[in-house]
Amino acid sequence: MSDASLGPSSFIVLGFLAQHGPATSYELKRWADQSVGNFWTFPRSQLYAEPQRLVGLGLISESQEDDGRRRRLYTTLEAGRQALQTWLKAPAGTGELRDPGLLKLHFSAQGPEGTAQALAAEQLALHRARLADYQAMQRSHPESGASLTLGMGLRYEAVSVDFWEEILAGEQASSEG
Amino acid sequence: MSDASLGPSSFIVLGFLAQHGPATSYELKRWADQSVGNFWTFPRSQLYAEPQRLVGLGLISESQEDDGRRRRLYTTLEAGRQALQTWLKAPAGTGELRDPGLLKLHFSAQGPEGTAQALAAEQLALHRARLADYQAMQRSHPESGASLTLGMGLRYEAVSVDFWEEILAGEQASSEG
DNA sequence: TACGGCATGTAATCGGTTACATGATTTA
DNA sequence: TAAATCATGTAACCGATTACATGCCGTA
Repeated sequence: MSDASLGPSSFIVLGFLAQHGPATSYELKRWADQSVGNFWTFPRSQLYAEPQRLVGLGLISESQEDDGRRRRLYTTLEAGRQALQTWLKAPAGTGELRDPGLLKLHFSAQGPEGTAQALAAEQLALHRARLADYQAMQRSHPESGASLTLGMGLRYEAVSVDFWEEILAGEQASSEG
Repeated sequence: MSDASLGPSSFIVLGFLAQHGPATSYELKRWADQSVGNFWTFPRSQLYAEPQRLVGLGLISESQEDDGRRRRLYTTLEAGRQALQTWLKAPAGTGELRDPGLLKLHFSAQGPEGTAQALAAEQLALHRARLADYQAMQRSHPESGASLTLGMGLRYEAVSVDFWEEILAGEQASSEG
């Protein structure tokens, strides 16, 4: 079927349910924050809405506690596992940086002199901090299980630091800025 | 005023109008595709809707042709230039990679053996192609005017190629470069 | 004057975000 | 048992995407 009504957040839910077993929205959010959250964020409410949709599509099942918090526990169904497999096999296509900092940089010539440099200073601090975080993560669990995507995060932050340093220094090509 | 109802697409419009002068939605889209489009995409219709909002906010003005295509020409107002300046001065915050390829990679362990490698092969081709594009752009206009953001694009694609090569080879330990 | 491509717009829908609102556990 | 924190959910709104629809213009 390869249902077209499934988006990235659908597969985040399906993926975690397949990986960790039945879970509540709260647990899904916790897992997301600690893993994919480093390169793909969304508000908490998304993980309350999205599972509902998947239940409606028959991909996962829901069971609500009768007592206590009456929270909903979601479980993958066979159709859900199927959908995940299909998605994993399909080409991913390309992403985009979508970085507000780059957007500002592009228009920085519209501002007063030094606009790009001020921006660069801010961005440098942010990227250096994240780089340090990632390096710490890499050190803390250097084993096989470490998230595969960490390698990309490290590279990305490293070149970001390099890039913004260059902007800060004000040396691009030749003359005017 | 620093109106909170302005988003990135608002400033794309304001930025281009400030940079190039009065323009139609069509021209805005052309400029966007050739510059910021490399790291920030959106559908064409956005550049018909967004200027309307800005007119409503009193940041730009609109004038429609009486004959011919009766197209709308947008012009920045002083308030619009103000808003752009305020935005340029403000911190940009952080972006995120938001790459579907990384998302799939994260869940690739849920698929059959070789899932990550197949993904890596696809991503490698895409990133190599883009890298070549950017290198060509850099060569074609090496002068001052070349987009500042191109430098980031080049770095990003280069490390992406490096990263996916590593995944393809199946070696996770990313120490050393 | 017919045709193909360029250009221009609107409408419906929806995923995602913000804001609102409350209940359950734990601990002091 | 009161306070603090953890946890859970809903509703309204809005930016963004998809799909629909049409009109002008150059040119053959």
